[in-house]
Amino acid sequence: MATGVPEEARERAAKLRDAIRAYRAAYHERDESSISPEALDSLKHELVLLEKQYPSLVTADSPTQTVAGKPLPGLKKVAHAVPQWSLDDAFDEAEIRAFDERVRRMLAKSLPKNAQPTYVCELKIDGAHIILTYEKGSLTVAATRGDGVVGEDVTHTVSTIASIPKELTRPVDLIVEGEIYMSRKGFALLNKEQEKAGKPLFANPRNIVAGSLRQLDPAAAAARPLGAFLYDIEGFSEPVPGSQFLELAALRDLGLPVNPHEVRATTIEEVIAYWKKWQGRARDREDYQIDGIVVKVEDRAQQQALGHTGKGPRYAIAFKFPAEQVTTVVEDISLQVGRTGVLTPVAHLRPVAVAGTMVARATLHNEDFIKEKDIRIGDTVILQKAGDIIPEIVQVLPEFRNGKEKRWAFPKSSPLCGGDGEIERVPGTAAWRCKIAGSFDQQLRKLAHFAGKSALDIDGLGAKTVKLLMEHELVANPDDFFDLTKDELLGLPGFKEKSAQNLIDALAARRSIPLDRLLVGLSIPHVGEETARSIAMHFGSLSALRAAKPAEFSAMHGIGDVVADACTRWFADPENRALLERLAAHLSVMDVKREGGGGPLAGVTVVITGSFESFSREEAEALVRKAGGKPAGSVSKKTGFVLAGEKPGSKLQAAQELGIPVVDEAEFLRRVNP
DNA sequence: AGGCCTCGAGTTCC
DNA sequence: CTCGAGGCCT
Repeated sequence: MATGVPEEARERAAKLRDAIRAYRAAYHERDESSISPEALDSLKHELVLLEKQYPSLVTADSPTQTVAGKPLPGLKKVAHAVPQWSLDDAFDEAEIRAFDERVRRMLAKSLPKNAQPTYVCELKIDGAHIILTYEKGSLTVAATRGDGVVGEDVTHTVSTIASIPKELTRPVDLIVEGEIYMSRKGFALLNKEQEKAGKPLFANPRNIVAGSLRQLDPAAAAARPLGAFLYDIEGFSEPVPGSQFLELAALRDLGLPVNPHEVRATTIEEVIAYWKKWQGRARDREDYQIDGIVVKVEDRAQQQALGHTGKGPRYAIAFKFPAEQVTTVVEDISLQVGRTGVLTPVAHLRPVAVAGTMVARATLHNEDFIKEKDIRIGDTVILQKAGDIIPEIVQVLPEFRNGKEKRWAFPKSSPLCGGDGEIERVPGTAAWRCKIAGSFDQQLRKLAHFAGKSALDIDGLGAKTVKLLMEHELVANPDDFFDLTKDELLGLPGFKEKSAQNLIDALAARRSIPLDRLLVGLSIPHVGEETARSIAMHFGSLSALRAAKPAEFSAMHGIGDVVADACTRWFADPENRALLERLAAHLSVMDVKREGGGGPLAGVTVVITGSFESFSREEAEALVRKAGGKPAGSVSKKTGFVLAGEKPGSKLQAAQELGIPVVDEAEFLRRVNP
């Protein structure tokens, strides 16, 4: 038994080994998987790091030491002429630099005269691995990787793939390795058909590819839109080219499909630049999925000098793109209070990189969410970013539990609520909130909202600064911001001449404010940007609003009993009336014109997704409004058109499904300014 | 009453 | 961005 290894690490490594093995078996042997390949990668990565920290934990049968997969029954077995390796993975810049250093160190030792490596970077296509054998120029066998020694014969299905030639341009013997993929268009089409037929949707193209190849009926596979890229010669009746670059050229020359995007890199910085480039826009333009790049030492003599480990070559590595799904551990659960006093549970996570940023917290929404997913403190969970921004816990992996996990129950009271911390359920909802309003934390949220983007939008006045101001008792209510003096600010830690002046200037710049923005800032329940705008337009001025009778709210279009009641109560409260009076003394509230009508986009609803060259998303919304149109948050049958920029989100897909016209930046500007 | 559609609220990181 | 709930239309 290993010594000096904490019991916890040993136990965790064992759990990781078991789980990875089970997921791999499900995926490779039964074409099914309960977790995504990315989440599985994340578990593997954790095990690699653990084994690196405690080398004595490494076992011969660890998934880090073996190649995934075992041949299936039902298909003919093929013994590979050349054993199939699998590549090591790098997940970030530090790991790829470590690879480069290792290569340079080993080359300096073994090939001192030829020690400077150049690299060939290729795209790593997300599909199914394939090995093709040609004899005298004719395709004779196509095999899956299997366990690396024995694969399955899938010649009958691979022969139906149009881009794979049955005959090469020359009658040579060749064993070549590559990847079969399903085009993204083909995948979307296939899922559309599944949907029409009322069948469950496929999660990702990769699973279908593996399944299609293993179909016993070639016709079923032929119906699937599959493509292929080949990249590695394993056996050749002619001299094998002396470098990876020339090898790709030779494959093209033989009439095989080769991905066109390889480049040569002389430094690791160029490799990283290529990796970054393909993570961005370039990736979305190709009709196949790319999950990283493959980096190979170019020169064959250098490759041979570097050799292989038991698992794979030392001269090549897969440099994966930042995962959009990863696994991590819930270390704690705490509560947060919002500006309305609603209490939200938040998971504190072991920090982990998702889609390029480190994430340490994720919302758990409410009590029911935690119960439904059965999330416990100490649980291993799958995490992803919804819409590429907000982290969410997708799934708990209960097989990682060791009995020390703690169930979490909603507390009976919370110090965040101030006073005796009493809390209550909001009737008819899943939310809990503070019984008494106005605790320090709630007021902090309210004030931050007042200063925030959708309300007064005061530059440099975020939650952190608001907290500081409250702690020093300079600010308790929204109007107090406007009484701040430069001297007061200079007395605070972190404030210098320049920053103090900036805040004073930013406040001055917002003393003149449109009525609707002020309304948003007041935190009236159910009154957000849209409702504030229609209230502002209906009443026209602050004085008209302060004189409003209760019936006037409920008579407005778009305002029902609940919202009207909330407004009436707010404006009847003497404290709120006093606040309005003080604000009115500090601010010049701009009246808002009633509906103008007209404009080139009159009556058109526009949904915006992605980013643009010549304007921001907010500016686009303003342009729509100026043209008489209405910017909306989600696509529906009533949407006039969708304005899509670079990196569009799920709204673009929604538009395509509903047959809503999609418009680009140039066309949008033409429509706004005809 | 049921089924959209739209809006509000909370959300993370740099 | 997503979820849930309010409001309106049928």
